[in-house]
Order: sequence, then C-alpha cells, then structure tokens
Amino acid sequence: MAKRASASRSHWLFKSEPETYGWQHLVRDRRTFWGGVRNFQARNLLRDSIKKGDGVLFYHSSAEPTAIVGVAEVVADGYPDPTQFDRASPYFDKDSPRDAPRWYCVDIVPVTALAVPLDRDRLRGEPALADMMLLKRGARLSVQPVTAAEWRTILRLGRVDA
DNA sequence: GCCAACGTTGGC
DNA sequence: GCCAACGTTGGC
Repeated sequence: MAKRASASRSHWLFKSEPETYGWQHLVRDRRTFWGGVRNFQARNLLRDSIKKGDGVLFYHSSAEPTAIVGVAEVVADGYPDPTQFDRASPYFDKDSPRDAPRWYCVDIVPVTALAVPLDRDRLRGEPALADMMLLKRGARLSVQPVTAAEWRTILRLGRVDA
C-alpha cells in the first residue's frame, strides 16, 4: 500500500450542468460515480491524482447562476468508467479497449451545501481567488485542481463550517 | 443564440 | 509531425 506524499488531502473542483446532474441529484443519490468525463487531462487527474478523502467543490456550469454550490468528498480512487463500455450510454466509446480502459471515474458523496452559493461575480471579487483556474479565460477543464488556500477561502465565503 | 477558446482528428 | 478543419464547452 503506497503512502501519499503528503498527509494533507488535495482539493478539486468538479463542473456539472445542473439540468444534467446537479447538486440536488447528488444529495438525492447520496453517492455517485463521477463518470462521462471525456478529456484526457481530466482523465489523468481522475486516474492518477484524485484520491479517497480529497475534497471537491461542486460547481454548476451553464446555469443561472453559474456557481459553486456544494462540498463533496471522494470516497473511491479512480477506476475504469463503466459508461465507456455501455452501448446504451451516451458516453459509450467503441475505441476503448476492455483490457486498457481509456476513461476513469471516482466516487463522491455530498458533504454539505454552501450556505452562501458563490457565483462568478462573487468569486471574481475576492482577491485571494484571482488565480483560480475556474476564472481563467477559456478554462474548460471539467475536473480541476484547487489550492488549499482557495479551498479555505471558498469555505469561509460560503459559510461552511469545516 | 453567439462566439471565443480549446481539444481532437485526420490529411498530407 | 504539422496544422487546418471540426466539434465541444461554457460564459455571456
């Protein structure tokens, strides 16, 4: 069993369109696999870097408003995304070999909603978040790293006791 | 609905 | 291995 390089957990931000799968769906399901991600950079994070115990900011994209709305936690390390082998799934990938899966997912559970959801204006107004990947032009990565400082700032602004 | 930014594909 | 064309993302 490999020990993590650091004792402290890592932090991430996951984007989702609330009409497809929003915070309310995660609360309803109480646990879900974060699958259907079809981008190699995000895949690498899901497969190699995102670990059980890590913290996740849940972000609603293409929404009104677009906002960070909740905190989740990773409860299973990366494993092959089952939807890539499911012919009935919109995420089916005929080119992904069974013995060398191309796409990965992790499992997450909801921890708490932000008492104050943080929309983009609110995030942009916070100097401590000036370098957040989410706020960078053209940052489309749907699974992205969040620094410990950004994490603390967002939980404070969102009135999350942690 | 628009369109800028980006990732992927495929011709060469 | 380059790069134009294409498809997608996602804020506005």
